[in-house]
Amino acid sequence: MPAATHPPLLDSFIAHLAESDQRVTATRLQVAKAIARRGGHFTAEEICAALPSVGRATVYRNIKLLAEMGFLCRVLLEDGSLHYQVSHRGHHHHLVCTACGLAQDLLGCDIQDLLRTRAGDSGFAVSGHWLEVYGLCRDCQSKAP
Amino acid sequence: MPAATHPPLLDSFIAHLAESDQRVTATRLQVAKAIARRGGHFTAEEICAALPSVGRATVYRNIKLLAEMGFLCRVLLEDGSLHYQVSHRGHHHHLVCTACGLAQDLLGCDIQDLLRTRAGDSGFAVSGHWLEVYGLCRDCQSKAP
DNA sequence: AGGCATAATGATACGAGGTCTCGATAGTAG
DNA sequence: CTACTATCGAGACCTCGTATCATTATGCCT
Repeated sequence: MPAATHPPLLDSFIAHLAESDQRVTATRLQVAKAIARRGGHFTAEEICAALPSVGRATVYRNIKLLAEMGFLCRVLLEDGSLHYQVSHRGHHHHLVCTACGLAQDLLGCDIQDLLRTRAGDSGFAVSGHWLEVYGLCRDCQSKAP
Repeated sequence: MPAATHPPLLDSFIAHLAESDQRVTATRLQVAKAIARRGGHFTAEEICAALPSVGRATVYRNIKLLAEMGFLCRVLLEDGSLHYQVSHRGHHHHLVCTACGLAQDLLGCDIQDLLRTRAGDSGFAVSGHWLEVYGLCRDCQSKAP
């Protein structure tokens, strides 16, 4: 069900680089391809391991760049470790399966309104929030009763 | 407004230790006191600095212990750094002020129900969630318009 | 095409935050 | 009081991420 590749990622990345006076380098494309090749979420270190010819600092720099451009979003796992995954642009949250690790997007969250009401009671002005949801995906539920 | 001390923390801690075959050591009490003395949230390093006579590893060990016992809860700041604070036992979230750093509790969250409904649509069984809310507290709003 | 200014790279040092090891110390049951 | 063993403290170590800086290569200009 998850798309195997993200060919649009490469194209959008190149277009976005050109628009913002950043160079389209071979290394950048390598990093982007390594990410696109991989389904689901990943850590920066995993990309480093997958691209031993690319410097660690460079991998981190480019992941940061991709995240700032909105092509990647950050996923906080239950153990506190930070992962990334190709992003559906726009605000969303993640349903993280604690068994298989799959992180599917939870779109159309109407939490902000709820929060504004609740927090408003104590005079707090909400400007943002971070939400991760943990549980079992459909497949893992049927596997492990 | 925030309680200046948490005397019950010490007593509960001692009781809980005795109940679970853990020793009541002078060092443990020092760490608990240093935490109780401090209002608001703090990092492990801050406690280390406040207790130079106690080993760093020991401070970390005991904070972890207190957190596992439910006496402390973890607060994730917007910059990704992890803080702790004395916990209102039970499920709650935090309203973290991005100006002054104050983290007040957001009790009575009915997010779990909302999430179950939303996530249920995709066959996902929610078991837990992590939510932090960022914004400005009442005081900081009046100071900085 | 050829040259140039400079953005990007990679090796490496550094730093924060946290865990592991292991000999020494000190609670606690008896 | 004594023995058993959980806990401690010092420091090595680990992970993740950033800063430095000499070197490379991109993109523009002609």
